[in-house]
Amino acid sequence: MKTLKYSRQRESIKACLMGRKDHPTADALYTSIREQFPNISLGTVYRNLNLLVELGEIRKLSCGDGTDHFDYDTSPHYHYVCKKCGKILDLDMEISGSLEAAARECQKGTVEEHTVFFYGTCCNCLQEESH
Amino acid sequence: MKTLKYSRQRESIKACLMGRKDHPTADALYTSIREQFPNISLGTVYRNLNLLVELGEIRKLSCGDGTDHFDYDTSPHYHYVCKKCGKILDLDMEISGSLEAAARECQKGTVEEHTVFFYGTCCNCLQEESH
DNA sequence: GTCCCTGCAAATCCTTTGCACTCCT
DNA sequence: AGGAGTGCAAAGGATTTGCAGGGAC
Repeated sequence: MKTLKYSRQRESIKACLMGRKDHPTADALYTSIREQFPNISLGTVYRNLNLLVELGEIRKLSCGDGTDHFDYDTSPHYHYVCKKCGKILDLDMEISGSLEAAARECQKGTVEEHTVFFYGTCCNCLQEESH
Repeated sequence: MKTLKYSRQRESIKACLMGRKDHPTADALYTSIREQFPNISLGTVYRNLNLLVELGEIRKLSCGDGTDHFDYDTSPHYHYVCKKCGKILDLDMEISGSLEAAARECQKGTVEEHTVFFYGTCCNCLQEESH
């Protein structure tokens, strides 16, 4: 177990991620943080995000668009992904009991976590389409 | 709508994917297919896989390991991902009714599909660990 | 003959890494 | 001082793409 030292950059990354309702990619976060730390490097952003994921302070989301997104909310919840604009939204629906039950009974091995993504066209994009 | 022409390579890719119980990556498929078509190129494999996904004949799985996997089975089902060995297994559990219901009531936009991944350590890896 | 499909290689995109230097503790 | 953290740039891995030639119709 290695000792963790304070770093302004890491705090800024956490704060920045917490302040956002979307689920930014490392690069989006990098762009935001550059306003405060013009010299921060993308490598540092990646390193810290991965560190925070390991520590369990944030979650990494792989929704299938080829880039990883990050979520400050580590509580169990599902996600909605818009296929048009790529936005990821939190779903505030109940965690499915039957899915949890299935996880417990899974014959394939242990189940430590599970992810649920819904895919479709979000309300914003639907409106724009109707023009 | 562009016309589709027959291609031996595409048929071989489909056949190869159908014949496998695992959920191979493009590269794994490429390696397999090379036994039949020593000259096939990785680009062709990618192009055809993407084409088949667009046609709805196969599914692309992004489980978060950084590489895409492909599944010949397009019927709704969930997946189990082993964090140790990376294997993806089909779960033959029932589709959760409550999850389906939630999808229908989703306020964020349309829901065309959804994916569920369970993550843990598979039975094989658990056994090996106990040695 | 036309146009899709292929092999090849280069290009692109995202992410990780090596290194010298800086900043916590 | 010691070692974790940083910026930079190069490396790495996965996927896409441009192009000239080949094959289906």
